[in-house]
Amino acid sequence: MVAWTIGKEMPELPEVETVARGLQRAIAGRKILGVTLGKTDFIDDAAAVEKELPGRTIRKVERFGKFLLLRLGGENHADGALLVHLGMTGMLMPLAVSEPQAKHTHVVMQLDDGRELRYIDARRFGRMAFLAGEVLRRELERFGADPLESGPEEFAKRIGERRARIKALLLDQSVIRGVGNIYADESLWKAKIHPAQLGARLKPKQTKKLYAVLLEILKKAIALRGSSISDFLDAEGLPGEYQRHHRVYGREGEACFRCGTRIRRVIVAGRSSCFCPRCQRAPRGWKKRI
DNA sequence: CTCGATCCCTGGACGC
DNA sequence: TGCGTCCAGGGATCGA
Repeated sequence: MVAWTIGKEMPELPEVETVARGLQRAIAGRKILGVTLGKTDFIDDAAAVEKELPGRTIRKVERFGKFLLLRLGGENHADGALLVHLGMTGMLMPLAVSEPQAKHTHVVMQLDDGRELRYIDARRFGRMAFLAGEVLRRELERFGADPLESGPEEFAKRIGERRARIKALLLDQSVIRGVGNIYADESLWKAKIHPAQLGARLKPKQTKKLYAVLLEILKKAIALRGSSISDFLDAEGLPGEYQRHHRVYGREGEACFRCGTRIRRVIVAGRSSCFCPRCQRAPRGWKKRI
């Protein structure tokens, strides 16, 4: 079975990139004939989705941060795009009409080749919106730099002037787009920076190192089709492999790969954060939670 | 500006 | 086995 499914792990940049590439191969060029909606509370404007999609062609599938961006065109339409955020459990996959409809299927787009593009999301933490023109442009403008497309200077500028904790900054999509909990923790471990360290307190060398390892980790994760614990399968039906390379994420209580110290988990910026208390020294005055 | 708290939602893990 | 409870996560929002 061909499936674009995210298992237990939330889709972050590498997982969304994997899905986007698979979808680009599978559905680019297809026309959307019709749309059937189920629950719509995760859709910005369900009526717009229902009205605008039919008749449009999926020109290109891109990743934008953690969003999938389906660029839609049509002879009598101004170009627009369907933004899909997979949230935690979202899946977007092209399936044969004959394929039984999975539970929690909320959007079905009929394609011109007899298949359907289905959005399945148990928790509905995802988001979907049809946007076009100036509205689309402004929406995308809200997000920060893509780590893959920017450079160390831009990263340093966006991080270095901020007094928020580095973990919060990495997760803040208006600062850097695409990074989530896994890759934030992994890159902080590799750069030996405590998640509660303030952005502005990082030395230039640390910021440079952090950007370098973040880029390296994201690229490697993309090459390995992302992280999955259970059943993330991509276009070729292969699971992601990057979870085997996790150094701190999900390893609370286990030995640090560098120094053997037990990996700890604390809450930083409201998010569970795994780190090595020896390799990643806490900033002065930092009070642990959990 | 930055913080924590709260809500959204459901499946899975865990305790009894 | 079957309950109940807790937790996970990204993002929006709100008050401090």
